[in-house]
Amino acid sequence: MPLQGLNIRAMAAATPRTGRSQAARPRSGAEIRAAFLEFYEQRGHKRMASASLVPDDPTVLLTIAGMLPFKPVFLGQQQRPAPRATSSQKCIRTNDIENVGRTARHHTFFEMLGNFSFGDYFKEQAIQWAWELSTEVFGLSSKNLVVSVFRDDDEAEAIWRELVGVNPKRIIRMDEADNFWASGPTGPCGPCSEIYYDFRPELGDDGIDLEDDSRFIEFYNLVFMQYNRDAQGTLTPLANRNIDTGMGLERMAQILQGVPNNYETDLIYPLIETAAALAGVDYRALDAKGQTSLKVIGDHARAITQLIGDGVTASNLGRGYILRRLLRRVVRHGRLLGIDKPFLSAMGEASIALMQEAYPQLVERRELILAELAREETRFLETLERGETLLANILANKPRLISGAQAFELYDTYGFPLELTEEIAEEHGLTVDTAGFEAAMEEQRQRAKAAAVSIDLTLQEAIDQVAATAEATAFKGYEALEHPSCVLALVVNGEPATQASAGDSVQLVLDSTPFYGEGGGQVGDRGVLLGGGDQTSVDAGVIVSIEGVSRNRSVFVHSGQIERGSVTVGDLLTARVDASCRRRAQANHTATHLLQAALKQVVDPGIGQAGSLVDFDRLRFDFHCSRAVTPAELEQIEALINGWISEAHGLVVQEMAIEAAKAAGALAMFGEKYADVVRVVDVPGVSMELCGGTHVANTAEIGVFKIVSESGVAAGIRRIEAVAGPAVLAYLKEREAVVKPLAERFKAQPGEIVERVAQLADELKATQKALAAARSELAAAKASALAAQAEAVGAAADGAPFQLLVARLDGVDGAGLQGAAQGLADQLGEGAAVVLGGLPDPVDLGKVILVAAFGKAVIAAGPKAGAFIGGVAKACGGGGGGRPNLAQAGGRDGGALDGALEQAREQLHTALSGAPGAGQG
RNA sequence: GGGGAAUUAGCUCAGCUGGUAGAGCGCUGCGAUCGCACCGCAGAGGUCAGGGGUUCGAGUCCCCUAUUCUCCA
Repeated sequence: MPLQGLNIRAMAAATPRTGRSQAARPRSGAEIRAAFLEFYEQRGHKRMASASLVPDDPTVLLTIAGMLPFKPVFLGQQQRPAPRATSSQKCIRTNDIENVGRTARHHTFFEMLGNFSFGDYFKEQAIQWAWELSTEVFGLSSKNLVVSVFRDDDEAEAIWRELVGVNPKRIIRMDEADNFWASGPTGPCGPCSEIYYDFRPELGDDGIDLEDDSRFIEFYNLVFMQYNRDAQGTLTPLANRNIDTGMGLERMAQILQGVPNNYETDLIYPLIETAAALAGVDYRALDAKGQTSLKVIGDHARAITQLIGDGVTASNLGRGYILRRLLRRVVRHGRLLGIDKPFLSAMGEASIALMQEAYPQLVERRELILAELAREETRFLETLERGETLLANILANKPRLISGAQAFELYDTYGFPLELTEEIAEEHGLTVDTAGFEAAMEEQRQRAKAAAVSIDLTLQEAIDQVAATAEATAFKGYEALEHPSCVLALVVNGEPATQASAGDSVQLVLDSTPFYGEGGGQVGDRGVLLGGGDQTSVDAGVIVSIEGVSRNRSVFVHSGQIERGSVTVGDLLTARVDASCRRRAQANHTATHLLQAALKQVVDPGIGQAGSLVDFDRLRFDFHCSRAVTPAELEQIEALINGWISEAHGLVVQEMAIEAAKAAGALAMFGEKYADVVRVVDVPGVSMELCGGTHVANTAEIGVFKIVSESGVAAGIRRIEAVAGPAVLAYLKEREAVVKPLAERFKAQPGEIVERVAQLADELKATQKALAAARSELAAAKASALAAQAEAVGAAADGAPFQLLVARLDGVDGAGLQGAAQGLADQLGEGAAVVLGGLPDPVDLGKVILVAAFGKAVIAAGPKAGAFIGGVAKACGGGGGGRPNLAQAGGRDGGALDGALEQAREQLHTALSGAPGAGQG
């Protein structure tokens, strides 16, 4: 049952701040979002859907700002989608994670409302609309608003003052740190202007301090991108000036709903209620610490649900690690609140329910999200349990305090949170050396940082630079395998260059290319570039072998080596793809499509792709499936695919609008981003997928398809590896190379090998056992015969004589000899001093084994087996040791054995006759 | 990308500074019982992840590989 107490609707309705005509004002999060987008849509902006939290840009882990999806547009690397755009973009930031729940408005997951101008309208228009939206649509009173402008931006100030009519005292100038935006050390940048909400306008207009976040909250940031900064730091005006703005949805919700912090808005509060109900607590009745925990859970629950929804899975690196950390924080705070059973699925369900209207794909991925949450939670509980055991071990030693090193080891190696260590230590009346912990943590940070610098960035950097400036490469490889191409840029050994000569390892950018660039799971083509004189034959003056082609943004990078001649930027070369490699890749790629279709047909229509690799000699297909595919199903799949192959379906490949493709039923990958016009690969009646890869013209070209293995790769994800086309032959050859020699070796038909090997293994095991038994029996027999040779020497403390036995016993291994010695010693009683030596191996006459077994009385009298046998072994060119009662040694000088044994006998004889106990009794 | 750990019986794990691989649970058989659960006794079950090295001798020390966990970036 949901908690009583806060009722958002009631609270918001009771809020008088925004004044007039409450009825029409947006209030709920959804209304605010809709109002913002509508406002700008009405003003000519193209409404853009929120991009994935996983960005295209490989240099950032997550979408951290509303403008990130438009960064390539601002940087001039991509065509603008429209002159103006508006979006509500989901974002994740974790740099201030410790503040979440403690302050009023720190989030990991948040939504950024934005309006963007790409070389279209600028400062004046942006400012006016921002003001109009804030006051007219959201109904904020100008008395409650304060704006900031950049220190030097007189233009902006003039607009605010004169065009908008803001009280000059409520226009505050700020420095670079707050009001100047740049995406990096170089590139487009410009001043900002922000709008703040003033919760206490009655304090007046004098001495306004916008840093005071108990009074002010910044809710709208306008960036005026008007300069380009070069490497020297010089600013030059941009020809096309841009506008980039952001309004925090949660912040506006807080203002309009009149709640004291973002967490109590309708965007998050229902999750707090869910968590409170699970913990059986009342949010309003809790102390600050408890409320913080609920806020953290509410905030993080949204973040982890959305992250998994965008295809992130928990792992120990990159964004997967961010997910894991967030998720574990939720569990920890849940425990702090007293939730002692798994509850993440419940939080996930509540998060999906809360956000499904704005993000319908959460519903599509519901099962996956819940499964991932449950899986990770279980894993974390295991981690905690292990950590608790380890900590209990530490505490069992009754230490005075838990050292920083111990706490750090628990954390670093076993993932056990410091807070929990502290908590448990406290229960035992101990403290934790947190300073030592921090020191160890800092050391670890420095180590990681130092290592990060040493990465060789140069190669990648050079290519990045080249790719950023080069025109998109025209791909001709669908139609042709050979094409004349002009060299646009060169990188030699990681350095940009204008020329490269024989022997150089190079990366080339061409204006157009028939080479497929690695992407969509398919490997890049191999082949050659020919130039100079006769460009049609391998006798060409210039030969560059291409070993791989990758894509950097829309530029294809050909990597290879110059075999002959030299290449200069501007050269016209003939690019020729290795047709045989390409054919193999094509066969594997089309086969991958057939495999997916077959899986859907045989196993589950709901199967979705989770990853794919198309290489020249194999293919790998990962897919979402909760159970293993049975051998019978695999056979069925193979048969189905080989049937489609023999039916010789002609492929139909065409480009069409994305909507048309989806309407036609083409399979698109979840979370994948597609352009407006997509390529559809259709095997009529069998499979239809959006795909940019290269394919056979007819399924018959594939020839044959064979599954090599089926395995699990992660919970809920299975992997099938297979081969198709010419690669099958290579696979068969490989197998034959194993089977043939085996068949010959075992003189068996290939079909009989398995049984034969199993039989041999059983026989071998039985033989080994029998041999070991026989050996120990033999050793025992030989040993008991030796018992009679024992020599009574001196007298022990109890008056009985010591029983000295030094003998040679060959052909017995170490364990046997030890067993024999122990047996003899037991037989001879507490006064037994048994030393056995022998050559275990009739072939290797150098190897010596020595064993000593001493009874209690002997040890009491002085001689210890370990030290004694070591001395004896020295005479045989070896060493040894062991416990006082039983020891083993070895040596390499078999010839010296008899002498050594004789010496040992004498030494023991002397030691035992003169033993302290000898005279007594 | 850089650290720290783990991998031993079907499962959960002990195994100290190198010296004959163990426990609990599970399994099999026997006993006890009218029968079951419980109990008692006995037994089977191991390439100590794989490969190299050091050593007379490696589960144990060193290096490499694989897989998994974990922290930092």
